[in-house]
Amino acid sequence: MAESGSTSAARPGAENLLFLTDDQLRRGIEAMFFAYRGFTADPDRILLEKSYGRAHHRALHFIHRSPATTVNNLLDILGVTKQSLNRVLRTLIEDGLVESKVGKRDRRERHLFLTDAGRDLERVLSEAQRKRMRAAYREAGPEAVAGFQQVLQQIMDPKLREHFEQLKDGH
Amino acid sequence: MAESGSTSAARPGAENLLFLTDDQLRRGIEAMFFAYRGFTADPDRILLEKSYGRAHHRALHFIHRSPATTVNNLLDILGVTKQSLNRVLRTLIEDGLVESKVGKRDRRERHLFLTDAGRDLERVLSEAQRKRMRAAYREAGPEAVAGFQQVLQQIMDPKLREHFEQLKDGH
DNA sequence: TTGGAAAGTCAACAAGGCTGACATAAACTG
DNA sequence: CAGTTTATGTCAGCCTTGTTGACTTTCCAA
Repeated sequence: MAESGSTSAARPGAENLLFLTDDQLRRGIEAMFFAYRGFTADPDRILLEKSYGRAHHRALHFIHRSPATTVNNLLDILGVTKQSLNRVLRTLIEDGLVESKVGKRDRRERHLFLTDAGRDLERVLSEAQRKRMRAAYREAGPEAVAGFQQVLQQIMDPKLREHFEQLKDGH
Repeated sequence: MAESGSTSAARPGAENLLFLTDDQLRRGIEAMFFAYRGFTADPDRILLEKSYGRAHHRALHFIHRSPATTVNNLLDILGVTKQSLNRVLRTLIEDGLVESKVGKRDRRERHLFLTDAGRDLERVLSEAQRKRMRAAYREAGPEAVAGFQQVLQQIMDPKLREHFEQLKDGH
């Protein structure tokens, strides 16, 4: 009777709803704010040296994840305008980090790839970011990490959650 | 024997280190990226209507949390330059959302407060953000939420973690 | 009384968002 | 085949929010 068919482990019975107080929610909000700063801090430092920004990092990351992705697909994932993305892609292509190839089936499309140099930079950036995440995961332990992932997925917009799910398993 | 005195539940024995693979870390990184977009989406929409930005939201939030905070303290928490913060504070003061009072003990300091109008806007913004977090928490359940908080705390820079801890309990 | 901290201001600049308009090539459709 | 839609790129201009550097005012404390 108290069981309302929730998708996950949530049981909104009368027992234990203290984790839904405004105070708990505020802590979560502040934790997201402070943690995101840490999350981007290490790559940001490296990017600064190379005169790139966070936008370049995001492009490199998702091209690395989904080689041969199209510009439109990247626009969808990143949620910016094509003008914004184009500015970033242009510099990455000029600097020889990204390659753009005309589509075979549909020659209007451009498929994006990392060059060797692009892969090198992507590796440095993502390793810096992974290092912090690895330390955090190790400290918190596997069960905390599972909860971390669950909550983050629920915070996402449904449309972005789809992109996330697609990236989840291999590619 | 496998117990190495870690501060938390992590037991880096041979059993179960699969949560530390690069692939798991990548998923965490992408989850942070997508979730942060959702996290800011609702307040951003409201701010757009009022011609404010995220920087205004952050200032309102932390002045609300710590009434009578000084500009310097706020700079420390927000991690921006005083010129950047000053621009935001000036518009908030001009618009009658924030009040700045000269310090009594140290008259160089300015103590910041929300006006009634400031509190109103802060409430609208934070309630929009809490709504999404509440739904996410409810879906994920209390244990997931605990893990979520643990991992986020570990991702923070130590200095920011101190600020976070101070805000944790009342104020 | 003097040094330095706290705060504010001005100017200039950059990254990275945005809109709108327009161009081109390719693909699709009737 | 003509017309429309799609994918991409580009130009121009604007906004927010970050930055640095220089300078002033206030005023506490040694």
